Amino acid sequence: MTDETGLTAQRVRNPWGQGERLRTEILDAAVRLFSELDGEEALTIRGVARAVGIAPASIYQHFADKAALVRGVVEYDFERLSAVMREADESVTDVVGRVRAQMHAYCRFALANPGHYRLMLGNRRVTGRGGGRPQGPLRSIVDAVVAAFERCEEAGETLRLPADRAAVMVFVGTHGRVALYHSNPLNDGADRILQFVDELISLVLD
Amino acid sequence: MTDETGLTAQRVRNPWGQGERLRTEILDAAVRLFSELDGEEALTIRGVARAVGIAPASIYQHFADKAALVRGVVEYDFERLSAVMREADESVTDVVGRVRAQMHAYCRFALANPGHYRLMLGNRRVTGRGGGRPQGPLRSIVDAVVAAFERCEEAGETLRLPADRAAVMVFVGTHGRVALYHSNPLNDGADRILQFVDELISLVLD
DNA sequence: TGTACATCAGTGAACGCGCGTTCACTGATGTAC
DNA sequence: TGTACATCAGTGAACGCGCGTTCACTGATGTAC
Repeated sequence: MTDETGLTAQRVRNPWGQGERLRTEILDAAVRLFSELDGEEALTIRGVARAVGIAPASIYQHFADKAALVRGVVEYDFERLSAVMREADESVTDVVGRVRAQMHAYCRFALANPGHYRLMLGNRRVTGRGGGRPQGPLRSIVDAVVAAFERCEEAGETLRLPADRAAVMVFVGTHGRVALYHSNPLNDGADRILQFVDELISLVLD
Repeated sequence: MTDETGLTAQRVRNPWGQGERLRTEILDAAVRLFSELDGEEALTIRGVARAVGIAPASIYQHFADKAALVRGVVEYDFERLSAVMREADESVTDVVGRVRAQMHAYCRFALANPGHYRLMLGNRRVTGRGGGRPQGPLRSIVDAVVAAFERCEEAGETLRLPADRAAVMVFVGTHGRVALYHSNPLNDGADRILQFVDELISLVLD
């Protein structure tokens, strides 16, 4: 960035055969934009093009239309979220602690990426392909929580609900808490939210 | 509607001194529009004007700008929601049944008015005036649930959490459930949601 | 009873804006002969 | 080694659209004298 003269920096075009790189640059920019101005439809083709430093038309070589771009961002996000939850899960051995770790990771992600979180769980319909089959990427996240609760049962913990219902309960409650925080972050903080989640988890145990 | 010729019906202008009536007409149309096409920013000045049958400019005699219109809709909605919850509460005598009745009314409203629900609890910040004081209209709704739980305690029911925490837990969980339904109404129905709420309520009791 | 004027409800036409998308193009790099 | 051509990454300019908002206006109904 030595030629940063206050004017827009010139982008160097990718070498021959490396055109696919731009796809990643576009996705990264879209992700970054979403983190900054978290508004739902703040994501625009033109805005992303501006952020990358390319012409709006260039985006259409990599994404069929705006919807495809958004789908790309959502996919990317669900992978990130799954990853942090998996890592959190694996970093603890205590069987109840792992449930907590998973959900704490979930909250941290949601709080750090409000725009993305809204995009992932907000208005969009995440319908899975085919008739009434399971569902989208949400499903696999909930499944991870179910698995964590099943491990609790196997370890001798008694649940006040079947493991799958307990997982849904905790997941849904956490989502509610986070969503309310996003829409109304008054007298609220990350710690209060984690506290809520712990309270919720201990409600299904015992 | 005898002159419905397939063309736009002519609106009769309000009589002298009755200009305020249009304000209500505008609000009603905005509310109706929100119920039909529930998308977040589906509400447009021009769309409302079209629905009422007036010129877009006419709206500015009653609402300073688009934000004021939206604020008007939100206020109206919170009054409707409070009303149905109050009615539900008063229609039952059993002290736990009243909690359930309130929350069921809440769910019914949310399911019947997805667009409105999202507007009320969605992206908007519902910040109250003044520093860190209570908060907006959400507060008084939660307070009603708190009161219902306090009546439970007074009647001898034992709660697993203090009444206010129990109310928050139930409210937040219900919100989460409804929000997820709105974003992903797969293999889901009103009855499943009410079932979830009952499960949640019985989790804080006992 | 008539008339000049004020007040009211509501409008038509225009403004500037940013959007998603299309299309024919440019210029650099590779390949065939 | 030269040259004609294909392939690639990316662009500039334009399209039509619907939006929020403004401003000077119209025409009906009331009021003062």
